[in-house]
Amino acid sequence: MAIDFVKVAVKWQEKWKNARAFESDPSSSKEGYYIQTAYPYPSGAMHIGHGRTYTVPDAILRFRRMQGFNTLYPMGWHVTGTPVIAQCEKVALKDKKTIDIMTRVFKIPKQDLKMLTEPVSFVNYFVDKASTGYKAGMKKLGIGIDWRRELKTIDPHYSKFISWQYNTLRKKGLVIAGKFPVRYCPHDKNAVGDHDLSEGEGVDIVEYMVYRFRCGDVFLPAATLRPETVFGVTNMWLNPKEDYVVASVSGEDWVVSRTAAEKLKHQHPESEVKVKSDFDVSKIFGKTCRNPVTGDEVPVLPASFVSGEFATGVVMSVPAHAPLDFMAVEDLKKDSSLLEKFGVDKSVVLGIKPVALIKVEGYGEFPAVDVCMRLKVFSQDDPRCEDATNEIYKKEFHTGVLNERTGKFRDIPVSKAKAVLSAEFRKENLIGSFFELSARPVTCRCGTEVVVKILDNQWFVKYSDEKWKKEVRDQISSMQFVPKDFKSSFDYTVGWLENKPCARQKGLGTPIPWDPDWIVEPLGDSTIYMAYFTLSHIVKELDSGKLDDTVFDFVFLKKGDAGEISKRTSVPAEKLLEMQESFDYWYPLRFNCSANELVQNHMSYSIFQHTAIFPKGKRQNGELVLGMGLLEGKKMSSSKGNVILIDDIAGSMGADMVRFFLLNMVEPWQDFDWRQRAVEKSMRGVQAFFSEVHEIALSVSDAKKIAEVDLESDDLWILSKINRSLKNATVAFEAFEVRKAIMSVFFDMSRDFRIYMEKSVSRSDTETVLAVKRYFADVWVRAIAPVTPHVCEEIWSALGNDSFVIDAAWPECEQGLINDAIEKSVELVETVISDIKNICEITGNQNLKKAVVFVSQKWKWLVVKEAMKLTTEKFDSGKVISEVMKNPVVRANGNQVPKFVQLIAKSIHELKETLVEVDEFEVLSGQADYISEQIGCKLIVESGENPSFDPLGKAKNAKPMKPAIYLE
RNA sequence: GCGGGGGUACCCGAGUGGCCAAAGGGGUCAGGUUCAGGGCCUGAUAGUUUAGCGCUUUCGUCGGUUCGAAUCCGGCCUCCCGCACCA
Repeated sequence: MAIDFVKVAVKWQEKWKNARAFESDPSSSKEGYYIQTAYPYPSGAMHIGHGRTYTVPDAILRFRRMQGFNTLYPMGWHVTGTPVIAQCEKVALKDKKTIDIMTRVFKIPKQDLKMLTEPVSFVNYFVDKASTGYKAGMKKLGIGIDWRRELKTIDPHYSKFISWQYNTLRKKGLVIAGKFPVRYCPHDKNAVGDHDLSEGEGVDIVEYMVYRFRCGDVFLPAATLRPETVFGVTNMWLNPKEDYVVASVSGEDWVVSRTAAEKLKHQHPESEVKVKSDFDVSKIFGKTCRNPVTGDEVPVLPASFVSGEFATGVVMSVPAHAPLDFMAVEDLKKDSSLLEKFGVDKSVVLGIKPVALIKVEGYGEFPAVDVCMRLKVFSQDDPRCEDATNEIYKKEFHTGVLNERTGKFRDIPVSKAKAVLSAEFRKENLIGSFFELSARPVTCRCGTEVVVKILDNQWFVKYSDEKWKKEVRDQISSMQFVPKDFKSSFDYTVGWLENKPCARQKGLGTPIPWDPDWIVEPLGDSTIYMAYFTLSHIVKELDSGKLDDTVFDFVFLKKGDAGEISKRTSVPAEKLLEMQESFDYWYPLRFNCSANELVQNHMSYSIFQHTAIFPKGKRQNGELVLGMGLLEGKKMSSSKGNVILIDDIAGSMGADMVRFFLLNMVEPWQDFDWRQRAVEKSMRGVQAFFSEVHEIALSVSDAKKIAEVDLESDDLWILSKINRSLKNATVAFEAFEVRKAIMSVFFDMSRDFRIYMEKSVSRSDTETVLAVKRYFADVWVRAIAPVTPHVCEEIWSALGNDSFVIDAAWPECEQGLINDAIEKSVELVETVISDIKNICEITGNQNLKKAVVFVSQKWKWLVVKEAMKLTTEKFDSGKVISEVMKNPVVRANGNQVPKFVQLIAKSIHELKETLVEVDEFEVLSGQADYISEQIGCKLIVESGENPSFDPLGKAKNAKPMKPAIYLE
């Protein structure tokens, strides 16, 4: 009778629940094994992509549990953050697309939509109420979670924990205040990420350096990406066609473009930026301004290439190294009408000579001049000017060195100049910053153009701290990464990670304890929660108002005295101790699992913060990086409806089949592609085998043990095969190679078992075969139980067991039952059969009358064995021949030896690894009946030495493990 | 640009030094299952050749290491992913 996989799943989930099978507590007799998977952000329904994320650790934990570990798998809900808020707003506004996704894709009944207009209610709905939600989904997949420990990140207890976390970091100097440039929407009054944009995703913020050139009582703030060029300034450029204003910035009057003034308003939080007046640009041409670094007085001149849209609209001219500047000067020299218009004497321009500050291999003193000549650039409006600029900038950046003009900076490579100069000049307040978007337009979803804003008093986690980074690197080097290539990704992330803002002003979450206007942002409150899970079920019974930092200091860091803390907080001392012990028992975390896209943030922050807060040995030992999911070759996407919900698929296929295919498609860290048709096609076969084993289980529950019966060679063979597969599976599971483990247990073992069943059909009711079947069912059901636990419980109980299979011992490989000779013998028999069948087919011989096989001559075996012994690296045929000839048996066939040695030369290395000596004559004779049956005629086995019947002289072709064949 | 991972037959994909002309699936073709269709089953799916063999060509590309390379090394072409305030 076929098994109903859906019913079986429900049945056993209920039984586990009643038995509290997954409630894990510290134990003195068992070692703890704790894995955590990134808790989900429940903003919608759970689909198979999420399903895989939680099924992989579940299977690993079930395996470890059977190995005798005390396993822990807790789960929580990461609900802090803004996406839910955005969703609620959209539902409230009855946004068509959102409503469509909610009702059609997530299958939310229309009358429930009103619960989705408020963030907390929204979250609760998808966690607890929706049948398509996460909790329901995890339960339907049979994920073994200790639900007592469930939490939401807005729980008051959890908030106390986060407060403790940030207070602790701050005490260590790892949370600091500072300024930070962000992309910002002036309309929404909020920082915007890529997902908030309607165009301009991926556009960076670039920092221009600003030098303030004094000109009378105003300043000309020249913006540049190359601060070193301040040493080569010959004049200043403004564009007479642009609109300039006088703006008050930090107590100074700056002449900037009108656009720039607007941008500056967002960039100087310390003082208000105000436009004081329009500025008549024509009056300034011909006047001079003072270079703040060199002290030179340089003239202000008009140029058409200057744009008010970029940076300040004020540009310093460096004709030696900037083609545009050089051409603009040349343009003025050629045509002085513009100068005349502004009453500037031509001699001012004629007096401008380029000033060099960089030496570059392959160019003359003035690289910009060289390249303009070579590329035949004729004016600042010439498009080739851009090519010239690109060439010079690249060349100078990579190979240029500052010259003596730069004084103490000489010999510094240009590539390092920016960092060195800006650090130096900043100290002397000679230089400032102007932030600009690297490309445009960048538009918010609301339609407003995005600007750069400096956030003041922003709180940062100081990931740039070198001492901290060093500790993290040490920590990483002690950790295990699956797959192991990801270690380099983590190392790399540690390298580039800089200070990370950890607070924001909008959204759900925990307030920064010392600055409650700010809320800990969502990447900041999900880094060490794994530690909290070890005691969340205990702490949630306490009054959250009583929890303070000393409680957590005691619990996690063993600081303070339980009695004293208890007295002050009225948290019972035994609870404090229980929590401390619990953390102590479960930590370090064995593995933290998450998707590969989170390596460079969540997972890295988690390592950083564990390292900062917890002592060595109480952090995490490993990271498992999971791959992403595709559906029918395309990215899964709720908004496109390209998802399969766990609710649906578990209901139609049953939990075990979903689990089986999620785990079997690819290894955990690889991206998987769910193809429904392929799954359905192969599912039948998979289900059939489970049903078959179930039948067997029912029929063999009182069979004898294999030790109590006489075993024939076929029996020994299958026992050997079973144990070999088991060995492979154990190794694979330990390495997180779940797919490999399934291949070994399910495919290899079941294929071998089917062969065995076929071969033993004539004696299928003997007590020996029944004992073997029982042995197989007993081992197999336990070995596949981590993958398909529900159906395995069914089979396990059919075998007459009263306890759960999830609590059964992992079937260890019985090394003594692995038998190379037996396996080789069977291989030999199968080779002979398939060879004979092959020949018949090719020759069209439908009616085989006689089959004779000639096993290899003894001397050939001797030669092969000797050759294997002599060959360590290189095959030396001469040496082999002379050596084997010493043996009289071989010498008797001396004339054939050289040819044979040549023949085996090719395959000696492969033979070496696989050859096990078997008595071919005996094996084939013993199996002659079986072979005869398979090929449909009588089989005669002859020795290769002196065959009694060999009309075509085939016997001499026999090789070890490859008998010669004669057919009639 | 920086960093990570890839490119395997008609397609998807396994495969990390020799049992590899290369698993598995899909597709296609042929045959069967005696109404059609579906489903299911069997076989074929680089070429040539053959009494199981063998040979030739093939794993992005060009070279290298090796007795031996899809697998190791180097260059090149090319695709995907991440690069921060976003969960």
